[in-house]
Amino acid sequence: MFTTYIVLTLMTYTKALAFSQEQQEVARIAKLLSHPARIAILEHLAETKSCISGDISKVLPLSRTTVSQHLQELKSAGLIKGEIEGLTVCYCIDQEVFDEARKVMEQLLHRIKSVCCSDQCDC
Amino acid sequence: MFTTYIVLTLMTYTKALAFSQEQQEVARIAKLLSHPARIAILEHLAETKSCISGDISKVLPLSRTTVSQHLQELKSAGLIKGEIEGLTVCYCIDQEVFDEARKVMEQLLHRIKSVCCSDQCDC
DNA sequence: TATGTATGTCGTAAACATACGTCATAGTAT
DNA sequence: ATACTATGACGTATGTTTACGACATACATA
Repeated sequence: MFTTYIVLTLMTYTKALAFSQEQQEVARIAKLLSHPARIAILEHLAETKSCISGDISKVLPLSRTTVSQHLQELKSAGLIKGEIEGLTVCYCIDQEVFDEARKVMEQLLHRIKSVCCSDQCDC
Repeated sequence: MFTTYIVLTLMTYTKALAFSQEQQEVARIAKLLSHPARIAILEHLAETKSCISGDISKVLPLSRTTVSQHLQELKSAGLIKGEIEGLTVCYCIDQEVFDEARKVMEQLLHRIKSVCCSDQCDC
């Protein structure tokens, strides 16, 4: 009875666990890229070709707090690294992790190829 | 005063508009792929190599209502097409739209390449 | 030591996403 | 016509994300 209640409570928003590891992995990566701010942060880190030791929020239309939050998401996912350098924090892309994420993403994108409705309907 | 209130109200969750068109486009595509159910749906549509005329929820660990909702998201984004075929609806991938989305996604993924911290820090 | 500057942390409000039950609709078949 | 079946539409509860202000912390420098 108690167990059933817990299961039912957890069911909302946790059905993701019922899908394959790979599907979850792709979804996780896609989620990281699903906000323009995080795209902008990654692009900025790539463009500067060096660590960002300064306030990235100055080049983004967001408050420092919000940017920090997005950075934290990217960092906890491993996509970027951040090292404290005196007064500032040096953020940069973890190319190894990012390349692996790209590989997973591209594999999926190329798997989605279908010959549709060859005989059943008109779409 | 009234205008200011509206602007302030709209500011939450609409900062996305302040980013570039391309950043928004990538984020939009990524968001579609950010849930395992939608990945699973796309993979299933690709695997069957034909229209799905039946209840996709039967091969997914989700209720019919929820699956229908995910299908609607993919459809309104144009990634899949759905034609009513009598009693059932024939869903299939719009390969042209999907290929374009893949292109946009891959372009971004390959743009994120940085030589990090060559001289500034140790990450 | 005090002061300034840069960053992280916490709390919170509002918007959005997920999941599902229930009802309505529309075609199929008896 | 009536019952059956498959789907869409609507409403709703719960969880998550986004955005930011306010406070705490930590280092550099005067």
